[in-house]
Amino acid sequence: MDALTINEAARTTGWSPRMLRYIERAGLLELRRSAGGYRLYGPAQLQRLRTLRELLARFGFGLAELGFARRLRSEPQLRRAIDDWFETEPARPEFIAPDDWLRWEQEKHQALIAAATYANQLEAV
Amino acid sequence: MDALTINEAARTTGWSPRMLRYIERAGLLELRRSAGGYRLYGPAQLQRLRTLRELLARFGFGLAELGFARRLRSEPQLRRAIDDWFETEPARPEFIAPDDWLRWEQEKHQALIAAATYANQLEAV
DNA sequence: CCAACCTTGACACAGGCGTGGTAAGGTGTC
DNA sequence: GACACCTTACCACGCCTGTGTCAAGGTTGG
Repeated sequence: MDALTINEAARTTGWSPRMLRYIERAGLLELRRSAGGYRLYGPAQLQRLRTLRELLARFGFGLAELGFARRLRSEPQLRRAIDDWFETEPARPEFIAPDDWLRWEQEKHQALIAAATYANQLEAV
Repeated sequence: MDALTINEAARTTGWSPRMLRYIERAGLLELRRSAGGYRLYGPAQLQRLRTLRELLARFGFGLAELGFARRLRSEPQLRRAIDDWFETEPARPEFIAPDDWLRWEQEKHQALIAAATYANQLEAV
């Protein structure tokens, strides 16, 4: 067997077995399973778990926030809506002055590009 | 008086007075105060509150997430660290058994389709 | 000056997050 | 076939979020 089971992984990453299951359930790590259903941790997963640990500790946020960050990367609409909100101007379609209209179009285009880039990223795997 | 007090603002934005105080405390809205300390809501604030309402309803997240999005915008280190983490995300198990490999390819393909669908949606706006 | 409105602070409570534990049952290996 | 290890499914508990309500006291405007 070339991979670790959950307790071994726990020992080498510093997470508890309980948390390893939790992290998987939160959708932040995909794992191989043995024929009988055992979780199998390979080097890449272990590294990712260690990095995750450092990330959360260093910046003081949680798994939920990381999940939201992932949404931001994968949902251009969401990202744009939030960006708009933070920019004090209410760049909403109905109220756009002629000058701003161009900016609006540009942004829409960037969202398109973002989606395409995402597709490329996946393709490059 | 050129601005609304909290109950008036509540009526025109759909938030409860309680939540208006909460939103301010969460650091998501800055307000002028009267000499005696009353919160004063101007047109910009009211607009911002309405947009906020729509934002949360449409995408189904909370004020905490919005606060985190702000952190992402204002802390480049944080953003970079998270981007790095996600970019190593071909976190699919690298010891893929031949059978699973197909499954993985299928899933990847579905992700691609999802991204493309997104782009079309945007284009249709 | 007075009624209506505002302020902060506190108690309350449901639901989610991050953790731990335990129980009942299946898996892996020697 | 034993025995250690794994699985899922629950109970628990403290903390944070989002929301309401109430109390004690200050502000506003007619």
